Amino acid sequence: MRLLLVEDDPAQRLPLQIALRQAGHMVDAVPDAETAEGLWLSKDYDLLIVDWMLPGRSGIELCRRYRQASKGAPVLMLTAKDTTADTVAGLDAGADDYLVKPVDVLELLARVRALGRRSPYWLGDCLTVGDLQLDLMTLTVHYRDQQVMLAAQEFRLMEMLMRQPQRVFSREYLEANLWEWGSEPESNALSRLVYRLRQRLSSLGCGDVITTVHGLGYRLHLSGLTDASAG
Amino acid sequence: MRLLLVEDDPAQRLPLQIALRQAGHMVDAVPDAETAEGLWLSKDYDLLIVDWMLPGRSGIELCRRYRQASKGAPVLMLTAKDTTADTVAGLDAGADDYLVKPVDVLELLARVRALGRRSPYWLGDCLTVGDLQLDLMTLTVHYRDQQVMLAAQEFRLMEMLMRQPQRVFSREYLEANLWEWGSEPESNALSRLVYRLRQRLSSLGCGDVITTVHGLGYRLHLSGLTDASAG
DNA sequence: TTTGCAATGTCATTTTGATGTCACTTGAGT
DNA sequence: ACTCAAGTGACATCAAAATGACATTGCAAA
Repeated sequence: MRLLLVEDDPAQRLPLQIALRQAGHMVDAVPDAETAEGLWLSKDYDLLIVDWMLPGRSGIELCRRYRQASKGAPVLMLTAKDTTADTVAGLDAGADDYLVKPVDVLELLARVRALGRRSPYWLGDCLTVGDLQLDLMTLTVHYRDQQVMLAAQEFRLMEMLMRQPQRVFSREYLEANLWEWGSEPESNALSRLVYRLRQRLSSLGCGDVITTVHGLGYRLHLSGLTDASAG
Repeated sequence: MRLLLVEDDPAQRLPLQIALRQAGHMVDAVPDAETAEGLWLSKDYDLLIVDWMLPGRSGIELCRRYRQASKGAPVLMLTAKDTTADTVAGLDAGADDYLVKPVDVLELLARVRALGRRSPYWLGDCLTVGDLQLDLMTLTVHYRDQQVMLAAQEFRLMEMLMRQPQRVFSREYLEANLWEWGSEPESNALSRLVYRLRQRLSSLGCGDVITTVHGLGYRLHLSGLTDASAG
């Protein structure tokens, strides 16, 4: 999943980031609400993990602004004390869950899994589009009776394409959302990624599942769409 | 979207222009208010991005004159300092939003998206006229139960025609607004563009959606619309 | 720690495809 | 029929994308 972690104390932020990353998530970790807002305006997240106390804008305020921006991802608040008042305030602001600090990493991971399961795109551990099926547990794609294993990145790209099967994803969007903040590639890494994923898929016998839309991006190839070549 | 960027310092103007372009916008980038005014008199923009400090006429003055010209596109000001006085002055002059320099490109792109969504023509991600529907996410046109994908330029032309379905667009207007300032074609590229778009649309089975008005330009031909020019 | 291997990023080069240009044809208006 | 605007076919161009070769990273087994 793509997570946005907002926590001002590096001594708490970094271990969380590392733990979440090791659990297979992409984590953009930032120290304040302002930076967080800049990021969610240009990227999409599956879940926000937000410290209650932040310098500048508070976690509550951040949460409220996130909802005002019509963003739908669940928000998990990290609170210092487990008081009813805090909880109520957080839920009022649009938070979906909270966790008392100091954070138990295992519990955090469990909550992340739980909130992630709310995501409307995954049915159980599988995401199905036409004859294609993506399996979260085994990181494989199935096509009819065949299957291949994907590398982590390839899997993320495939998931992104399958979540909105008709959409044309611009290269800029993909680069922002398939790499963590600050580690975006500076070369044609995306081209290579698409290339490698296509190779994997072609071994399944399903030919051109990923279509290039020249100058605009990539999308899944679905039947029912007249081909864009008429010359 | 069609953007007009007014910034005198090339070292700031060019990177912004490139970033905005990569995000899929058409960007006319000019160094001063006078050039900007010359452009907005003959072209229409979806959004102006204006540096506060400009040689000659200031950004505020530019903004005021733009409003006096009864132009409706939102104006995004780039200010050097985040002072209340500046902000108030800018908003008084008709600016819709402001951004503190040095410009965070990601944030600029987000603001551009946000302001662009105000456009009254798009309902969600779709623009609908009669049986025709243009889909922003998938870059397709739908007609009844069929759809075709369009190339980038074809999509822009189609959007332009559908935003004002009754209007006759002169070739000059289309050439000015479908190409960036300084890169207008020198041949019959517009004819070719119309030709290709018509071919795509004809595969939908809806006949002559784009009508030539000889000597005057082009317009949409809608079934429910009385053809006023027919003799 | 070292070694090996798979995943991924970078550079250089080729290929592709949208779009522009030229040349000519068609057709509308007079 | 004449004239000029628009349509159309063939082709050129150039940026975007694909690809090959290779470097680097990171993890895992020895």
